[in-house]
Amino acid sequence: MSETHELTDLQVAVMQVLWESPGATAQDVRAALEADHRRELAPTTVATLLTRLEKRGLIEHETIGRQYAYRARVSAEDIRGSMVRGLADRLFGGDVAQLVSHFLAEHEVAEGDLVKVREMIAAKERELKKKRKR
Amino acid sequence: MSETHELTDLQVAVMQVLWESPGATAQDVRAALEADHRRELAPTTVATLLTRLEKRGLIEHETIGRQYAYRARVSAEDIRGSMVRGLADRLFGGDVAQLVSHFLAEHEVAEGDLVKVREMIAAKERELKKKRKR
DNA sequence: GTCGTAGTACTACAGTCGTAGACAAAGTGA
DNA sequence: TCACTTTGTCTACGACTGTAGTACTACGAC
Repeated sequence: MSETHELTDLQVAVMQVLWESPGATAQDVRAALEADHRRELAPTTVATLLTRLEKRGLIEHETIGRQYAYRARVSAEDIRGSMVRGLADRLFGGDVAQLVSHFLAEHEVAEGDLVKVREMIAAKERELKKKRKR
Repeated sequence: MSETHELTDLQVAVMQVLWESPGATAQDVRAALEADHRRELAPTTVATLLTRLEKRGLIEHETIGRQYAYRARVSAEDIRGSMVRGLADRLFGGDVAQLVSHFLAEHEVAEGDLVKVREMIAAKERELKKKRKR
């Protein structure tokens, strides 16, 4: 399942809108993009984007009156998954740990984030241990 | 420094060759690509790629005899940094913790990876603490 | 029932990418 | 010296992206 989806900036932004508000119309998407990204696009531009995403099978629409209500056909997790994996492949030969490490090394990471991350790891380790015992 | 560099798959592959062997010629790059990625490109194709990367200021060349010896002008760290950051921004609004969490959730993570990541975090925390004391 | 308006489809255009052929320059061997 | 080979430059082309204008259509207000 889930071939590799590579999306551009703008495409992800559009998908994000649809994940947050399924059934959004072109208008809604346009408004959301403007609000979230200060990106003012002509209505026709947004329509084009949606049409193209639909052609690729990433979203679908349902006709409501004379408007189209769009919704994502692919989950955020799927997209994120394949994009993170893609980047890891390209940059680190598929080693996601290295990607994370890189990220930690490069950025000024807040302490709070570190704590959160550490907790997640602890949880995951417990989970793994449990699985192994079984 | 370091505006955002977004490179495609193939472009990264080319850069990778140059990071590993600075001073590589178009031929060398071509051979390396074929070896590493089983990607057989016409010599002219590789030349085009190199020229375009040079035009973008990512690499430079020096004429040796009648060949060009290319080398990267931007470090692997720089490129990786800006690409990882770009992806994190796009997908997770720049939230590190979420990126890591995603990574933990999506992939069957080997225990070794967890340990590695945990160590990195510990190191990072020590570093932060030290910085704060100063 | 006609007309304006909202909303979609079609068309377009410049930019970039992967791909590569055709052509030019410049050594190399005979 | 001259043909041959190597290597780079120019040009091209189809695909996809961001961007948007124009054309068509179907409701809603009179």
